[in-house]
Amino acid sequence: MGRGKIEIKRIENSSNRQVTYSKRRNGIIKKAKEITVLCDAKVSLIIYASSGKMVEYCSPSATLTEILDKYHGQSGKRLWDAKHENLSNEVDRVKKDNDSMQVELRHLKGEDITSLNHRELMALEEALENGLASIRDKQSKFVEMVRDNGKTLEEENKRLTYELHEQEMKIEENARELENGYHQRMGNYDNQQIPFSFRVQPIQPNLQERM
Amino acid sequence: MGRGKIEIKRIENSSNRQVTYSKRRNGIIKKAKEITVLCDAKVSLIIYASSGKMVEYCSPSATLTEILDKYHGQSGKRLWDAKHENLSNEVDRVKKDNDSMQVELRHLKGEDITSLNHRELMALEEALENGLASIRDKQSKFVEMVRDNGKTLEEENKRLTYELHEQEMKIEENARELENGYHQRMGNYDNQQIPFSFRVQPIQPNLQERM
DNA sequence: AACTATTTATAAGA
DNA sequence: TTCTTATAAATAGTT
Repeated sequence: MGRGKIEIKRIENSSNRQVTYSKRRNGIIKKAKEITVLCDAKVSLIIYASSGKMVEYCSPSATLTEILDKYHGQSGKRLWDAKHENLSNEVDRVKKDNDSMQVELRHLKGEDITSLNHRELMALEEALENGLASIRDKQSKFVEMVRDNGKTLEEENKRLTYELHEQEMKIEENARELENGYHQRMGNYDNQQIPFSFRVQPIQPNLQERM
Repeated sequence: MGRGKIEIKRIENSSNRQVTYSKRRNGIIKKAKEITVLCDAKVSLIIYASSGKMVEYCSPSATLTEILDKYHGQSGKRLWDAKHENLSNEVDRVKKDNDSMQVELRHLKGEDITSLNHRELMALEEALENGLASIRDKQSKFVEMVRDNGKTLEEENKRLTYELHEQEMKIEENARELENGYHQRMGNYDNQQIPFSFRVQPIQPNLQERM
């Protein structure tokens, strides 16, 4: 529902994904509240963004603990007692995932590839080429950006140099006037004692910042 | 959203309430599934009808227990005993590893690189280049191997052809002898009835095998 | 359970 | 993030 129909599969563009996430998260929470009120239902809803940030909704008529107690009783799944088992299964599962990702990472880095056959190597090579292409694309955009930034800095520099020059002229003029006016009373007043704060410092935008 | 607008307050007619409940319950579960897929989110959703009947949805990527562990960690609300804490910490730790590997994998595949700075991109690029170099090295070794194998097979083939020829000569000779010896007793004995097992089959090493 | 007229959610664009 | 708006999707009331 929106300007176009979308397929239900992972949104690859990460900022779109983030925007869609927050819209839909709000939508679901709204619906949960509505069904609670309209139909006397009890709802427990916990949502995690992939970033790990969590939001929770729980019907005002019930605490989460209460809902989970009911869950425990009705589902027959022993959420608390068998928790150790569940958790260690979970650990195993996640570790397995971990291992396979580690293998994949190694392969992509060209390590441990002795056991791969030709077809697998071809697939790997293609994946690497795609990755490289996409990184290089990004890199060239970055370089362009830095170049543009350089131009801006150059212009700023010219402007500042000019201003600096102007200021120095004024200072010299002031100094001359002072010398003329106070020479007899004050003795020799040196140019270098003119307050330093008259000088202009060019501002350097922070180039290290992420783009 | 329907034939008429409704106020969000308890539906007094109980059969309407029941119908609306089941429609909306399905709607919410559908939405939960969608956000899971579209946005990489994790969702735990438990809904009770006022009748007490429960339905549950939990992202395939996560068990309810796991989500509750996280909930436990982030909300600070104590849902269960401290003795489980170690395990749930471990799950969190391993999942963290998992997530960072997933990120690394995506980066290597050129996905989600918008947030990377120049230095990080350079490092990525280098890693990809190294990987590619090492894969290509392996590939060329493979090609060499196949070529060598081809040569070996060629030689083997020559040898076998020669042997085959020798065998055929012997068989013919035998046949001639038999014909001469038994012609009168046995009638016409045809060459094609010579036992087939005398033929030699060249052996083909399995080329598909991993190397 | 289907059907639809409407309302609601939301994708894309600013 | 927030607003807008065209369009997709959900659903209230009806059959």
